[in-house]
Amino acid sequence: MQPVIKRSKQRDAIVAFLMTRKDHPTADTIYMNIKKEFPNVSLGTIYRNLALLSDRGDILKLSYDGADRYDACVDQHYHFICKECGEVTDLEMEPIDHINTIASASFKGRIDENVTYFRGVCEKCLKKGVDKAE
Amino acid sequence: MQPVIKRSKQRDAIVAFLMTRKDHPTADTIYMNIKKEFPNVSLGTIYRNLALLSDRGDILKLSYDGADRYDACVDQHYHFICKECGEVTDLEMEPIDHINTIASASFKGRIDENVTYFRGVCEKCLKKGVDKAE
DNA sequence: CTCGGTGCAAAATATTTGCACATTA
DNA sequence: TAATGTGCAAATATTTTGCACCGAG
Repeated sequence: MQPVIKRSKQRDAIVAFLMTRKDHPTADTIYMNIKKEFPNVSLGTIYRNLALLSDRGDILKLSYDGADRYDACVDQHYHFICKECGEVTDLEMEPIDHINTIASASFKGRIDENVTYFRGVCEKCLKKGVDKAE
Repeated sequence: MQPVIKRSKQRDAIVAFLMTRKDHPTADTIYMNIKKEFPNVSLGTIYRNLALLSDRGDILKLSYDGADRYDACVDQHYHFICKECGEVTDLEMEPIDHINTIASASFKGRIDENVTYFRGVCEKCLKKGVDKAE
C-alpha cells in the first residue's frame, strides 16, 4: 500500500536530532536545528518528513496545545506539561491502559487507545515561585 | 485580579448556543450559528469570548486535534474521538482521577489534572464499514 | 532512468490583535 | 461616563501544497 520510501539525508538528520532531545521539540525548533547541518532545508521538508515518520509510527506526534511536538520515543509513556513554562517532560509511571476497559464499558463503538497527559507545575517553576496561587 | 466583566448579547448567545449542542463545535461552527442571530458578529468576537469563557472555567476548550473545540459542560467527563469521521462525543464512565496519584508517584512537580480522551471508531462508522482494517 | 524527496514560494488554516466606535453598568 | 465589548481588517502562527529540479536505487 504505502509507496516505496527512499532514504534522505534530511530525514535521517531529523530522526537523529529528535533522538538527542529529551524534550519534545516543535517543527520550528527542529527546523532551526536541522538548518545548522543543511542550511537550505525548508520548513516544508521538515513537515513532510515529520508527517511521514509519524504516519509510519517511527515517531510520535503530540498535539497537546499550540504547535505540535514530536517525540522519537514511541514506547508507551506519558507526558507532563507545565502550565507555567510550557515544557513537556516524560513521566515515569506504570501503564494505565486499564482505563480503556473502563471507557469501553458503556460505549458502543470501538476504543483503540487513550491519549493521556498531565498538567500542573514542574519542579523548576515551583521553586521559582512562579505559581501565583492560580 | 480579573477585570470586571460586563455582559454582552453576543457572549450570552455563544453560551446559549453551546448549551444546545451535544457535540463540541469549533469556533468556526459557533461563528456560523451566532451569525444567524447577529449577522454582523465577527470571528474575533467569537474567539475573544471563547477565550474569556474558558479562562473563567465557564466552558471547556478541547485542544485535541486540528481546530479547538468547545464544550459547555464543565463537569468531569471524558471524550471519544472517531478516527474516521472526527466526531467528538461524550463517554459515560466513572472518573479516573486515581491516575493522577499514579502519575505523582515518582514526579517532583505538582500534578493538577489529567487530560484524557479516547480514540477509536464510533458505532456509526463501524456499521458503515468505513474502518478499512487500518 | 524513474520515482520519491527537496527547496521555494504561495496558499490554506486557525487564531490573535490594533483601533475606532458601540454598549453595559 | 468609564470601562468593557464589538466589528473590521490586518497580522500571526502553523501547516500544507504545487511545481520544477535533485538524488537515491
